[in-house]
Amino acid sequence: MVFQIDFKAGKPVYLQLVDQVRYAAASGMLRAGEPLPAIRSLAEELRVNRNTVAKAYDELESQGVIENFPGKGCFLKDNKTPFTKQVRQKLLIKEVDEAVVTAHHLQVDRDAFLDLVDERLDFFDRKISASEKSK
Amino acid sequence: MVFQIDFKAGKPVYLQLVDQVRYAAASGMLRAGEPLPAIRSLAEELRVNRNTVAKAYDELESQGVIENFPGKGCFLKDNKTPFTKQVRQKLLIKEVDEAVVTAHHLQVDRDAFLDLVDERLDFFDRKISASEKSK
DNA sequence: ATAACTGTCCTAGTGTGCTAGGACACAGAG
DNA sequence: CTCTGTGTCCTAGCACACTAGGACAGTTAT
Repeated sequence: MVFQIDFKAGKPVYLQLVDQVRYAAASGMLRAGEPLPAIRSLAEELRVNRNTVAKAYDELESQGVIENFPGKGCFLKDNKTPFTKQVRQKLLIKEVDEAVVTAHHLQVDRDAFLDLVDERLDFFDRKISASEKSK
Repeated sequence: MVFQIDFKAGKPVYLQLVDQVRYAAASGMLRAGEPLPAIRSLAEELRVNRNTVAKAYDELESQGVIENFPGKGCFLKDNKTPFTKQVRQKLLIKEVDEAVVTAHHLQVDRDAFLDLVDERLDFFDRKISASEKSK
């Protein structure tokens, strides 16, 4: 489990962590039930205050991605979505629309966009398969 | 041209404006060469300081979406992308990946995700067609 | 019981992003 | 030229997000 923080990125450190954990979970590097690095050790490794990591983990818990147990540790949740199908659709539409609007401004046509989406889905599928193999 | 600001949203006002202009441009409500509302009049309409609107327009110009002329006004650009194909791909991948990762955490499978993308592309296409007709 | 872990709460400093008002510079109509 | 419109620069205040250190509470093994 190796995370990389860019202190010159402008983006808050704790949000960089949130993205990377989400990414790791979606690409199979982290599996359901597995423990995340302890807050203090990860903070020391990244040269960051404990509370910065704690804030990231807190945000991830409120997103339903992980579960935190005082005294035990933080673990990736298996059942990741406490939302109804309708709410999930709405959340996804927001992000999909952003990508669609950006594609329009970048003058990427419909077919090229769909190809890219396919490619990225394949990319994540392959990553998951690779992780399964090395189990 | 009607914009809606949510002051309780937490998201900065000027970024809400940026999103809405991008959305309006991508859905055909704004066409290339058309003028945007004047900074002062839009600011008054939205009950916001002029500089807040100015900051939004400034951001949109640096994104290559509009062009601002001191003394004349702000206009939607026609040739919207000063980026190479490679850079455009990279920018798009970032947004597509975010949507893909979110879909994974929301337990939306590949087919449902592709259906949603198709649906949203259709949605924008229909909006553009409707705008063309009312020309 | 003690020690060494775990995550959490409280408080505070510090920077900076956001918003705001005044003054300036350019364009066009009268 | 003048007047009114346009966008822009400068400065400042103000809030809040981000980060940070100390103290606390739960867990587990020795």
